[in-house]
Amino acid sequence: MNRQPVVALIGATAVGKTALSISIAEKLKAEIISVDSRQVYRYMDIGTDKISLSFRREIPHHMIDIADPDEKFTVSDFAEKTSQTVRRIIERDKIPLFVGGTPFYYNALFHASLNSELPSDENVREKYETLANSQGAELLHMRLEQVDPVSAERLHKNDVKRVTRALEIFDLTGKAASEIFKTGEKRDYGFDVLYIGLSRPREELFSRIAIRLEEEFSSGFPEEVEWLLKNGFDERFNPLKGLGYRELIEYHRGKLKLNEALEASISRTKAFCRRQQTWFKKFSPAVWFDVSESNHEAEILNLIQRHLNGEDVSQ
RNA sequence: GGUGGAAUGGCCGAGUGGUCAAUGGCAACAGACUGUAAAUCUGUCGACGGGAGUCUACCAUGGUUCAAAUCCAUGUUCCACCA
Repeated sequence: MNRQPVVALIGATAVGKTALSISIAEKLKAEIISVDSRQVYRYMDIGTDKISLSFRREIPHHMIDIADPDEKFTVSDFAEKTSQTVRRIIERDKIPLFVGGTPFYYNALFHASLNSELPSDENVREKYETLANSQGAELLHMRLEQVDPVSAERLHKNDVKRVTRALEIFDLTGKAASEIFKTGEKRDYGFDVLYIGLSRPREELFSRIAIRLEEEFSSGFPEEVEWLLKNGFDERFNPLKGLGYRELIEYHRGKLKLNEALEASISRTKAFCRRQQTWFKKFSPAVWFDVSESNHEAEILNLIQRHLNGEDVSQ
């Protein structure tokens, strides 16, 4: 099978992906695919650091503003929709440029990590989460041990979400999730990705995170969350549990002062930044550039061209 | 000047004779990740050592005791109240 070469610009939050992506996309005449689990939602603009509309008129951006915050939108949706979008871009003789910081989504898109057939059912899920709440996480884990000991072994008993999901899969299919993972068919979208990683010393990353959040907090982020709440988009919906959103909801509910919400948001974003880096370490092939001194644009453009021409550039 | 209270590991903070290298939280660091992923979860966290363990630690000094972060004395600093 002939794999389609594509390029993804990765890196931790606030490293400077967006700025560079615009410049590169202009020179390459590329269209940008946002790989960002929160930018897919409408009305969540400031807190997700979404690119401005004026830029979006210059360069087409995909996978932004495609769902409402109370809508279910999953990795699977992302991967399916993105792969179709990319096919269309390529048919138009344009170049897709992946840009974003959601490692899990890259994993689904480029590493054939998802199984083809995996059902899900809100009701079953809710049933188990309720059970965990009333009877404790341990009980849930013990149940899993009975139907799917391999998954139970792998999953920590406190990880209620994953234990729930494993039980959900068993209920819906009658088969152990671990078994399906092992033997089932994977979704391979046929891409041959080259990751271009942008990095900075962590200290610098952390201070950029703080600066960015301070700016967002003083330029409309609290009001954005107020608007969302007023329109019924609250913490019941997962997107609103995101960085800054969760904290600003607590601010609007009077549980946190504004500066406390800011501090908490900064802390949680730093933790997220570390998690992203843990994922990215395993992404390959990848070429990393420290962009704290220079943005390495010329080198990056060159690498991209070569990879798209089918050369092996992963050194 | 008087009276009362407090000083604990990077920070906050529990501990009031042995089971204490010291609960917990934060920060920091490492990690897991199959349709919620900016979600969810785990581990490490005084120093040296692979480990058994050894050493240094709860403001300072001295003391009581088989044994002190915990008791006593003195000193230092801080807080509160009264002058």
